[in-house]
Amino acid sequence: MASPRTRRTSRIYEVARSAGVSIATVSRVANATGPVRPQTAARVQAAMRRLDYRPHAFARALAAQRSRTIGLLISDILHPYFADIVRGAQEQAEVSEYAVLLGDASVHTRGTDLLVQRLLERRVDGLIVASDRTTTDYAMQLRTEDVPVVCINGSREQFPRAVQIDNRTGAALAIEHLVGLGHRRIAHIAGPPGLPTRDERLASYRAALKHAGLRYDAELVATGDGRFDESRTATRVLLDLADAPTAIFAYNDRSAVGCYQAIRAAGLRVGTDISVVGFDDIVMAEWVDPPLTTLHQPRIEMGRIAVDLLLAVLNGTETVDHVVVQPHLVVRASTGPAPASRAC
Amino acid sequence: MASPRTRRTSRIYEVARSAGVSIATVSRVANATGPVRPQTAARVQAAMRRLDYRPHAFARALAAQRSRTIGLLISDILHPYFADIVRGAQEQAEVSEYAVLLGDASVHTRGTDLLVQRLLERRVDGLIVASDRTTTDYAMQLRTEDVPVVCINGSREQFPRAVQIDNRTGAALAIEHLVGLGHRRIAHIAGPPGLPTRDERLASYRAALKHAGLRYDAELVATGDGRFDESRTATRVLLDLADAPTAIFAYNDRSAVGCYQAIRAAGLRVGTDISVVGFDDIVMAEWVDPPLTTLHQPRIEMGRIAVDLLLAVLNGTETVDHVVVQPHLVVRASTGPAPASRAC
DNA sequence: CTGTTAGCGCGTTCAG
DNA sequence: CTGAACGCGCTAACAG
Repeated sequence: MASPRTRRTSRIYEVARSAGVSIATVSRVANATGPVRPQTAARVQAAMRRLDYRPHAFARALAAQRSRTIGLLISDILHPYFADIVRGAQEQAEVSEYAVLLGDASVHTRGTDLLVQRLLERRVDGLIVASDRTTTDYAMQLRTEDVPVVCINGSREQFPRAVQIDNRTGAALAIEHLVGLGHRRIAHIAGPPGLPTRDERLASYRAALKHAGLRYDAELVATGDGRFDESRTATRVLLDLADAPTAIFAYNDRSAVGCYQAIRAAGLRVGTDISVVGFDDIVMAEWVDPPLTTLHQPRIEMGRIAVDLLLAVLNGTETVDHVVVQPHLVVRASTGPAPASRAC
Repeated sequence: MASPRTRRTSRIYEVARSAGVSIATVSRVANATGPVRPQTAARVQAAMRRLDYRPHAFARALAAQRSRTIGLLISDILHPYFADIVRGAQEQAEVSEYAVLLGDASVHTRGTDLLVQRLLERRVDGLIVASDRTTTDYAMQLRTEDVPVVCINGSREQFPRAVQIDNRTGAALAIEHLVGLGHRRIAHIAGPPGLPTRDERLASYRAALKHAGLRYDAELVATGDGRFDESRTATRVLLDLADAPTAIFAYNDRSAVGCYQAIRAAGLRVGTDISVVGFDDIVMAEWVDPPLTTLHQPRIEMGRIAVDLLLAVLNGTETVDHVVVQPHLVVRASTGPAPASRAC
């Protein structure tokens, strides 16, 4: 059935024959393992070049018991948040000549276990879990496997090795910024329940309020789903409050933009009547109207760090298991001075 | 050096032993190849389940001489255009239990040849080339390899197997739309030289003008680079023309947004003073201000089709080698009636 | 420093 | 219908 294409690439023993050495020697120069006399090495390298030799990754993996491949679990490549992480991971993996195998939860509708299976079948040497949704599911399943795992923005109880954004600092920066603009009634659109990140950002919001000397008001917290629609609905509720907020700190950029819609629908102007701060700084933040003030999360960098951590484990040179990355505030036009208190 | 993690997954001969059969039989039921007595098959399957057996993809690939992996060359995962293609390809590959190995040209700064090497080392069974930039480079190199290739929006002279958007129809829809709104001076921001897509869209623009009974004016064509900056500069030139255009048909959405900036800088309003039509319909189109009228390109679908084509080749069931996909016009707020001719 | 050899885990003839 | 045996291409001892 399958067309047995004629193999054009040369194999190790052809190189060996051509260079007049044994395959072991070829292997040694190809992998820089073991001692080889310079002259011999030169002959071998010439032969490799001449025959356009490319070691067969699978055969190599089979013999060496490691694939030089890492699996990267994300929930949606279409979301720029994850695309950035993928980019960073690939860049760093490339440096060490590792390949990255993507596992996109949105593709595998049959469940996350299937997804992980696929990756493990492919014998990935390690795994990076950057999924926001189903972290818990993965954790349960991966605990029984023997692959090292690094998670990005997950909870450390589930995966000891992690790279995380400092949500506490992020929230503090947002609240300080708003308070500095004179805002006192600052609401929070929380993320979808069940996500570690939601809990952290909510808690950090409360802590930052307290630090700023503001009272926490449960009424000012509404729950969205980290996307547009629910966030819009949640915002509407906030706007209908007797003592409505003058500013909103949103779980992420998407929910922030959801706020925009509700604010407009209420006949108010974003950045003037109501200030909005997002979290993540995805590209959209720059293009929406008005451009969104938000906390920049260095996702590409985080992807790179995750790979570094993982490779360190694989190489037995692990020194740290946990890196916290700092966000910084990008001020755009969605925040402005608090309006003189509106009559209610 | 490398920590020799203890392997927990069971192997084929363990399953065989557990089921009281030979590994050949296990292989036969695992791959549904060759005849096996139902009872025996049942015993084997039970054993596979019991031992949580997952065939080793590499060993399998080595023995079977095919990896059940396809390579996907893109130029930038951060660009939503490519992210969509990746999504579509992964979805369709998943159906046939193929894995997709991503090759991102933006990651491999050391040149596209290195990129292709990586994929070929991994012994991909076939390749999909969706890169806009370096398609030609790839073509040169891949011609010498024995891997079947399907390209997305490349030129058919380079790769006989292809899935392509119908640029001709796209341009026609755009021009008809603008003409219907009363526009007569319609400019074109062309893509970066050297890309097949640029040439096609430019030619299609001319053809559509002709069809609409409008004269082609070389002055109305400016070249951008498919991104913001150059497009902005190019637009400025158009606006400075004695007989400036009232509408612009841009190479893609990014250059369309570049137009926005130049138009604003000139004190004009997009959609009122000057209409703009893009191409692609990436997410940004929906969020910019004003929302962009553009030609929707079903990229996810195109990714799927490319995989279909490729798998057909691999299975020896190829029936067509070339699929043309239709774009459709999404009218938003960046286009409007032509203004009464401005005094110059 | 170099060659020989034994697997890595599985697909696939070929006998039975 | 089933099993024994070989080989896919390479790495890693172990001898020399």
